[in-house]
Amino acid sequence: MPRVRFAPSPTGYFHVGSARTALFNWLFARQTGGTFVLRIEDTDEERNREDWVAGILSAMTWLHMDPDEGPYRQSGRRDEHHAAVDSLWASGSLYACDCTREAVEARTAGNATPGYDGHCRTRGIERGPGRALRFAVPDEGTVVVHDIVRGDVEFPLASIEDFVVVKSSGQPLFLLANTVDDIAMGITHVIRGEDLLPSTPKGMLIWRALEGDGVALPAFAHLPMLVNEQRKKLSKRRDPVSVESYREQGFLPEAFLNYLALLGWSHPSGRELLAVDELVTAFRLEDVNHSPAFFDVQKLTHLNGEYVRAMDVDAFVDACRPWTSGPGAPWPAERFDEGTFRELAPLVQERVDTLGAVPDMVDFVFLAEPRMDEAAWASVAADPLAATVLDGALGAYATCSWDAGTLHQVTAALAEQVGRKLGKAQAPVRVAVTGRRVGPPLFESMAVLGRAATLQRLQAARDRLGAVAGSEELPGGAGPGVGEAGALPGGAGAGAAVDQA
RNA sequence: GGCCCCAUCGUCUAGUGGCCUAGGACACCACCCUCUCAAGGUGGAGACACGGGUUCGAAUCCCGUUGGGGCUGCCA
Repeated sequence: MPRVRFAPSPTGYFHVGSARTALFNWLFARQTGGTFVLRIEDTDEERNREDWVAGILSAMTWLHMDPDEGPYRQSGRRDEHHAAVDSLWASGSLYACDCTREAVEARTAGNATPGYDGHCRTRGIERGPGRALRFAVPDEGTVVVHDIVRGDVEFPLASIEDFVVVKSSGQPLFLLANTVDDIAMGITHVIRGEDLLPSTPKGMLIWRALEGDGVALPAFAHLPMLVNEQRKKLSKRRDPVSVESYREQGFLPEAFLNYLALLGWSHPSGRELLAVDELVTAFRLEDVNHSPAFFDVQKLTHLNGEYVRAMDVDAFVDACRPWTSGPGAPWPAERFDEGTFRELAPLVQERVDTLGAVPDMVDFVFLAEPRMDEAAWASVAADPLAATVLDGALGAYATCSWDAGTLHQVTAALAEQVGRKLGKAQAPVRVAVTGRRVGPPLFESMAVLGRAATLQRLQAARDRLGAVAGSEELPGGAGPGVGEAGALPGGAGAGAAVDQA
């Protein structure tokens, strides 16, 4: 049975590239009936923090990629690492080195092949405090990495320097710990990022030195990098790479996983909307692409929208809780009512791509006053028929029965009166009631909001409009010509006065 | 500089010598639908980096060039 491992180094957040690597390991394990091992590579003390490890675990759980074994801590396996070092020392694979960085640089300055020059290889100095241990790499020959994704990759040994395996402080380094642990854990397939390809021959050298030349090495599969728009490896500095941040924006784990699977791989059918079990069934390491893939948030967002729209209403309402009921909600908790939200939910679901966009769609219901978008208001203030429409709505809505269908009819009649198509006629009402130019269908929105609040908001908007339009409009009636003439010159000054009131 | 990897529309990709006047998806544009916005529908623009081979035939195979990337740490 295959045994794969995902071996992240704790760096304070869960990188999307790591998530993709984890996913491909996980898919391979699930499909082959193998074991998915999680190993935390924290040999460097500075990377050994509990909360960072907890972050990785939590992100993996969110993505439904729970490990079958682990997490193991590399830091907890020091004894094994030191034992391996002793064994390598005993077999003559290692030598001690007391060169300073400066000395090496001075000696190798003009060399064609940079890196350590093997100065201490034949000096025969003993291991001890202050001395690093280097691996004696043969000068001639070739190491060939059998890579499932790329085929055979050859590395001339002459291009590989005598790399350090144990620091002068006595601490074993990544390459050694990583290899020793892979051996100990019986790893059969090493699936990781392409950035590790150049160090693979070094690991193979250690593996053979430890286990013997005849031993079977694991199969390797180096996955293409995830890059940004500049085609550079995704970096914490300039790119949004934290899985947690996508979770907070309201991406769904299933959608995120689906998108990640499409980076460097595709389903034979050509379909892109794929359930996890379809991924597990169809995934093949052999089919993984060779070239880097751009992490396209727009496409992720679209795919997420597909998942959001496909949810049943109850699941959607549930999933929205962190944004509607949590401390992050833009309204006071006591004003929120899930039953009310549920009425609007199907309409909202169709209009958002991420859950984080939900509050803006419904905040007009749960806020005492709608959050007025000033650009939207400006368009109402500039509309010569706005006052007429608002007055008409105020009159008609006061007595009609209160349901979306009736509101629709009544408003359509009003539109006909003012000589406009419904789409344009309803604009002032929408802005007055919801504070925005866009949102869920207006009549359903008002039906949910209720008559009292709707009328109150219409009146407030009408009052504000009256102040903006100035007194000229009132004696002259609501004729379009007069309103248009009055609105522009009176606008700025009167508007400022209202703001202070 | 050295070693290694990569190269199809802006992006993710299909394509494994003839089915390709290169297919799909995201994004973009137009139109339709429509109470706004979405969603949906229809249509459009848009790519085999370049040069040599091999072959009856090349996006597909080989070589070179160019371009991009990774690694080059007593980090992982």
